[in-house]
Amino acid sequence: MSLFADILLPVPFDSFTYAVPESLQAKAVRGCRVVVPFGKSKVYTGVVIRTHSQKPEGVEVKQVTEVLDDCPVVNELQFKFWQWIADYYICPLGDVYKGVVVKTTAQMQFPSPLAIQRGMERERGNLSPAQTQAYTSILSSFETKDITLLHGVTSSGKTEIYIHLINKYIGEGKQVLYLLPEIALTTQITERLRAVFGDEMGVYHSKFTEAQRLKVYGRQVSEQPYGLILGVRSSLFLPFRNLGLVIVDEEHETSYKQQEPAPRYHARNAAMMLARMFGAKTLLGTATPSFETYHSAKKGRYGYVQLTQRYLGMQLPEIRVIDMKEMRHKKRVVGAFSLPLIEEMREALKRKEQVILFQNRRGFARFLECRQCGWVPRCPHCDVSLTYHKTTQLLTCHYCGYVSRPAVQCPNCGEKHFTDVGLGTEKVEDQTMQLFPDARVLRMDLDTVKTRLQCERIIRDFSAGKADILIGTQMVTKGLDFDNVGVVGVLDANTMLNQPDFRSYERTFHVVAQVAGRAGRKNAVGRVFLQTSSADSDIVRQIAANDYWGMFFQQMTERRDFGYPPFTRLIYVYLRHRDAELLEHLAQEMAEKLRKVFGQRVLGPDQPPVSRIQSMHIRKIVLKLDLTMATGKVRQELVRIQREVVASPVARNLNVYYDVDPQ
DNA sequence: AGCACGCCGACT
DNA sequence: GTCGGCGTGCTC
Repeated sequence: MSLFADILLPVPFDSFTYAVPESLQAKAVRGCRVVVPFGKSKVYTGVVIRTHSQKPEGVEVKQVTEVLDDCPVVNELQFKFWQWIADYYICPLGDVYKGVVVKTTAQMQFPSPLAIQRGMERERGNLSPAQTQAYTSILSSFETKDITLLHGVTSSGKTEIYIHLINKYIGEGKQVLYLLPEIALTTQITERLRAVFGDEMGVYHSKFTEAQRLKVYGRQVSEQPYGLILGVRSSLFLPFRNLGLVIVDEEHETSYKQQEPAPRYHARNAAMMLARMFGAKTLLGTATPSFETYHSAKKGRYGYVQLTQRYLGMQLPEIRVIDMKEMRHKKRVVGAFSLPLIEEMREALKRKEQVILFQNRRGFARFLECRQCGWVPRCPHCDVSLTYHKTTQLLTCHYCGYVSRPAVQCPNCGEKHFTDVGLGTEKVEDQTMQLFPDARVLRMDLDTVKTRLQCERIIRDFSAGKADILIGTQMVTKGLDFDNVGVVGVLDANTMLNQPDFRSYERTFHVVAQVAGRAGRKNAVGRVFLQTSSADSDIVRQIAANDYWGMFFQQMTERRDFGYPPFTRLIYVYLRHRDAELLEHLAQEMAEKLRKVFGQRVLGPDQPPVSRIQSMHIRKIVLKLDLTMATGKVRQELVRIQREVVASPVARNLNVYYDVDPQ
């Protein structure tokens, strides 16, 4: 009898049907990996979704080459979870599969039971009274709520509480997934957890080699899976047998949302769904909750546990606002630095304390500008100006990677001099070295930290006191524990506050709170300097006073008035095409069709801030949906309308994709 | 998304 | 005369 198998492949489609040769029919079972030919010359590893006897019509059916596994390596709950991601985030199942480990053709390595040491004596990493109380509150909250928010100030010792919880769940024979937003974080926490959980813990992130990831996957499907997985967002796709608890640390971090490529999923929200499928509990931990989470906690949908005391008597840093308008007026500014900040840095360095400077833009200058006619070098493929990097003496496009040498002469007027506009970490580094020629300076941004090892090295060197000043982007804010930082400088809060995005105030609050948390030493108060030209605005006052509640209340009023999350659900519809005019026409047509169904909940089409990337023009349609609308119905309508638009011959090269719950 | 095929410019 | 630029179309 002829047998066919629907195979999931790492390409943006749902599945492809292959014929299964007689010799493989017994092995080709749902959940097993297979090797198949694809296209003219490619060979892929796919996963059997189902087997059947219906021959697909109108296409030539190819044959499965090989079945790699004797028993399934993808379990039913994984299939269910992957499908949920594809449905909710509106993308083909193949896009979800792309993020999963098993696509390699390598044989899975199952660990020998002898190599696994079980039930090692775990130390008891003792809780303070405040921590004990939080721990018991979390447990009692879990009795009635599936999701609980642990709201604890920086250095309140959340990790110890996590360790106790993990211990409890593992002791009951359950698995735990501990999610972290960034690779940078893993080093310090990995060491800490490794000391407690040893071989029972598997570490997983996307920068690992295929072989390392396959090893973790192999043990997860073996008879003795890990009790604890510590990983970044893609670890959600690992197989679990009896997941009991998911911890999402730093739940407010926007990097939990995958931006590019599809699936554009939010790991925190997806984690809650995964936990629900297992009947497991979710603990969301943060010092500054996301509005979505805090809102749900206040409404009683999530449990809420607070930790207000800092660990080991560490005091919260004091944030001082520096009015840059006034400073400039009084000529008390040198480059990016106000005189008070320079003075404090000097004092701190004299006391042998360290300094962190935060500027959320890499490169030297945002762009170069002809001094005479104002001409600015722009990317030929994207709708952006090129960023100047002084180290490499190159102009680069941060969207497509285009690189060019700065022109000696302005092509417009022939002038030979250019002004560098805007402040990047390289310029900060330059000016710091001029102001403090004796200080040892480290810079940490995407340009100096390309690999995990470079990242670990900078953190290690700074921790060990091998440098006095650390300059960096977002990267320096991520939960790193340094114990000798006397001063933190936020050089320009306005770049962040002025982002054209409804979340920019919330996000700035998170980032400043996070970087401020790096300041502080045992028995001494760290000082944070916030340079801004909107010193008298409410948001700056709230940030400086660490007034989360005030910020939340005020911003939530605006979100409600203007119909933004968490009062609505957003879906961005992106359309891309090489031809700008045709794109505009198609985007209008799509918006019209959407309006027929969703009325004035449809906004646009508009040009996004960067309206052309890699020679592709982009239009964006915004859907602001009521929370009561069924997401499944909405998705069906969107897919139907997309099919209608794409069906027309003029639209054949149109690319449509969605960003559900955009960050 | 890849990857091959195909049709027009600067090289030996 | 060809090498190679990237626009276009297909993938069971």
